[in-house]
Amino acid sequence: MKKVADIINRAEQNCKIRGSRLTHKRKQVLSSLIQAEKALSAYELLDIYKAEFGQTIPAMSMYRILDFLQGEHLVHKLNLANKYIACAHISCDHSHAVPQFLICSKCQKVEEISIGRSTITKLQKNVENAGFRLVTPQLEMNCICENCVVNAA
Amino acid sequence: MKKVADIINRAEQNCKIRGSRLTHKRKQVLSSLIQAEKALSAYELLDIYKAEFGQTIPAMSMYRILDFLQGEHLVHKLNLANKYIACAHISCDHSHAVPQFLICSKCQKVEEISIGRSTITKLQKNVENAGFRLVTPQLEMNCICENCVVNAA
DNA sequence: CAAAAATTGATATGTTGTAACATATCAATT
DNA sequence: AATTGATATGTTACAACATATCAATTTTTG
Repeated sequence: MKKVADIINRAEQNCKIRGSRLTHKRKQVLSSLIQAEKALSAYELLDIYKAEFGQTIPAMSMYRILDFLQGEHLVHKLNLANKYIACAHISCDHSHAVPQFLICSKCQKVEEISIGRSTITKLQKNVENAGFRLVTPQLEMNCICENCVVNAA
Repeated sequence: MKKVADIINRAEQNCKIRGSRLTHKRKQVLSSLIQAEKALSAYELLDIYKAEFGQTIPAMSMYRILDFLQGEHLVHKLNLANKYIACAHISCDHSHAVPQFLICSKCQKVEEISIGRSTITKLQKNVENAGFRLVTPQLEMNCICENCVVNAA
């Protein structure tokens, strides 16, 4: 587990190379998301921002910051949950397979997994047979995590 | 293609057996969804209800009706699109595989497909290895339909 | 019929997200 | 230092989706 500051620094370098800027506010939001270690809504992030950095920023800004971070592949948006989560591979060098997300319906815990190439290929074939094309094979699946299964019983 | 009235009648019988009631308003909404042959948001359904039946009902009622219809497996909710669609197998007798939905990001067209058992099983294995359990293996996938691919070019 | 349960209505509010436009900040020259 | 141009952020207003709460009505059942 790397230190957050290290991850941020590295992300900043990568942004610079791509000609974009990881500004102060963008760093702060990214840092919050990394430390949270779970998915958060834009409005939760606004609350956290205020609590952590003592400043209120407009909702619009948060959405723009999140859009930027997505564009830089530092953050994923979970469309099923309307939440945002730091990329699990944010501090790796190598490129990655398209991520798949498991979202616990009870506690909102999110796990980012990879699914075998062959399974994805099969899925894509099914989709193409129906006359569609996948935009991105990022799947989001409604799940129950082990913890909640146990506690529910 | 069966007549809508027949489908509704049959659905009403099935509800009765299960001890629930397919009331007048519920029938009307279900009928609208069947005839639309596409996914509609709760608020679109409110507009349609007013236009078709000349009565304004509160948003709350529409959501309750949609919850009910989902519970009876007559309607699916598409969480990615915040829309509702009549079950494609609403007038069949036999039980069905869990449906998978392809949603065109451009034109919102929705297709309900089935995916091979083995692919789903693989997916489930992946999920279980990560310590999660699928609530329902209903996948919703962001796609582009053939039509929109052609028109975009 | 009367009590209990289910359904529906009415009002208010919460949550997520975008549009349109104004202002601030930064970095590279002049 | 001043100008300029690009990028980032702020402000206001609003649209779309959804739920909380409580009252009124209808349906079912003892």
